[in-house]
Amino acid sequence: MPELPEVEMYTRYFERHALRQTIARVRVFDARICGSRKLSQLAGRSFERVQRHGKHLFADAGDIWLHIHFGMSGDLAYYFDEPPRFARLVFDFENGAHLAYEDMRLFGMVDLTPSPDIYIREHGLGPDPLDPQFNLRAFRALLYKRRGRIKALLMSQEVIAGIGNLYADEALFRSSIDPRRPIDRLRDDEAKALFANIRRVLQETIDFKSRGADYPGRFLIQHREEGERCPKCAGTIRRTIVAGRTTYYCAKHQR
DNA sequence: AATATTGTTCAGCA
DNA sequence: GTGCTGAACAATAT
Repeated sequence: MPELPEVEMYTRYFERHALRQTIARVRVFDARICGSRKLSQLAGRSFERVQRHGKHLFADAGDIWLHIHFGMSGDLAYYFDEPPRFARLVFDFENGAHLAYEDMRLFGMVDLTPSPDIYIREHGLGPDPLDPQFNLRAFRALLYKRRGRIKALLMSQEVIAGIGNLYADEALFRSSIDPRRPIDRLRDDEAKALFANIRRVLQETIDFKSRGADYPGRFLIQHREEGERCPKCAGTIRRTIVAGRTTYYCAKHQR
């Protein structure tokens, strides 16, 4: 599930449930999701705050930070009794509560890092699109630095951190731009609209997810199937492959 | 049974 | 150097 809006949900969930509780023990059920640093050094500490950058979650544990990347199927579960089916790692708190990192497909990664800034720099992550510092000017500057297809740029984490297959399609759908369009063929007004729509799509998704609501019918995500009716212009939804990923778009209004 | 899946990385190639 | 493709990772659902 995890692109930027989903990781934002996990971050809020972590913040609501797992802060300021002393960690008694860290139990690793499957070491394949562990990074190189020993998570056992978290014992006796507590998480004091969490933050997100793109699809990455960071939790402050004193002079070291927990870092989680959720892969394709990562999730968090705070519980008191039974761990979830695909729990790969569990933090036991001294108050009897537990926080599980669950991940069916094992593509995620849990590790420690000295600080979010250092992690972001070392891994060359681009700006977070919801960061107020990320403005139209900054977006335009990124467009000039790259060639290729617009969808590939949106999904590239070194360019912008947090957009994946679904929300790239969604932002391009709303902007009436074909995902295969070469970056240098975007008009100025289209770049401006795309910038605004990236933020709108992500922020709107966070808003309705935080209310427990489902995607509105006007979202492409509700119509990701070959031959579906476009909810915007009554065109036909087509399926293709762009940047190696299954891509849906409206053959009529996305040009 | 075959196919698909919200991510990332890397080899090979143009 | 850049960008694209396909494969690999792994486990499930349809």
